[in-house]
Amino acid sequence: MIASADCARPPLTGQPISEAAAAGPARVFKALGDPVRFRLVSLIGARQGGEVCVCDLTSAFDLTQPTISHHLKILRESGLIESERRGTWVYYRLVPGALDRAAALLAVPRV
Amino acid sequence: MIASADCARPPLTGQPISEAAAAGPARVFKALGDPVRFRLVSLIGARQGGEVCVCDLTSAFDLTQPTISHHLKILRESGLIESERRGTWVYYRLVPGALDRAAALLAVPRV
DNA sequence: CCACTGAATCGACATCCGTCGATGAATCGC
DNA sequence: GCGATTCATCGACGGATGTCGATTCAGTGG
Repeated sequence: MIASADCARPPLTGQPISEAAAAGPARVFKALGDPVRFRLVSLIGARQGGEVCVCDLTSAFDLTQPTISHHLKILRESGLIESERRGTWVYYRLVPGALDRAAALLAVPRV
Repeated sequence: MIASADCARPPLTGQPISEAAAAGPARVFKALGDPVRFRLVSLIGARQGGEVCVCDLTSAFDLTQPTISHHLKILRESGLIESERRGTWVYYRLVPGALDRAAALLAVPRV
């Protein structure tokens, strides 16, 4: 009530977004906000067949296997990718529609 | 060269993304990856007229003015928003097309 | 010229985060 | 059952990050 009263602007249109509603999107974009993780998503998405085994992902970076595993976990917990174990190997793929839903969050309102 | 040879998968299609090319997108998504900053973008984008003065943004959060200013700076440096001073107040608006370009980065290749 | 208001910058601090080496769990082949 | 391989988890460490109070800068109006 201090400053905003003097600014005298029209009220915000629509419902801008609640504090709670921002947590989910922020989590997804935070997951994408690391160069390694963004490249991981790119590598997985670019693979024809849609599946990549961890060993291929690890070899694509100059990082240790635990570090890659850590980033994959964050991406998994954000809902962007999912994994499946087949025999010795674990395969990662994009969750269908997850990236599209994230992109839809960036649609500018009122345009 | 250790593990990837044994995995024997088809090569990645397209150009997945280089290490350098991931830095830019990661910077943008990192900026969006904070609940406060995501709400700031939402608040600015939802405002009809497209401009919001800092005082309104500050009053929308339970945070101090320097903290909001800090987040605005990060969003500005990521290229998502821009500011203009008019008299006593500073107005922020979305950079036209910036959110759309960010959303386009999430398009799944090969689909 | 000076007080006042709005906003950015600075310095400090606690916490989070990315990375590593070491270890553990799951699976396969022999 | 045993060793080898793939991947996840754990513990630790250094650097980045979000937040604050205090200060400084910019612009307005007496």
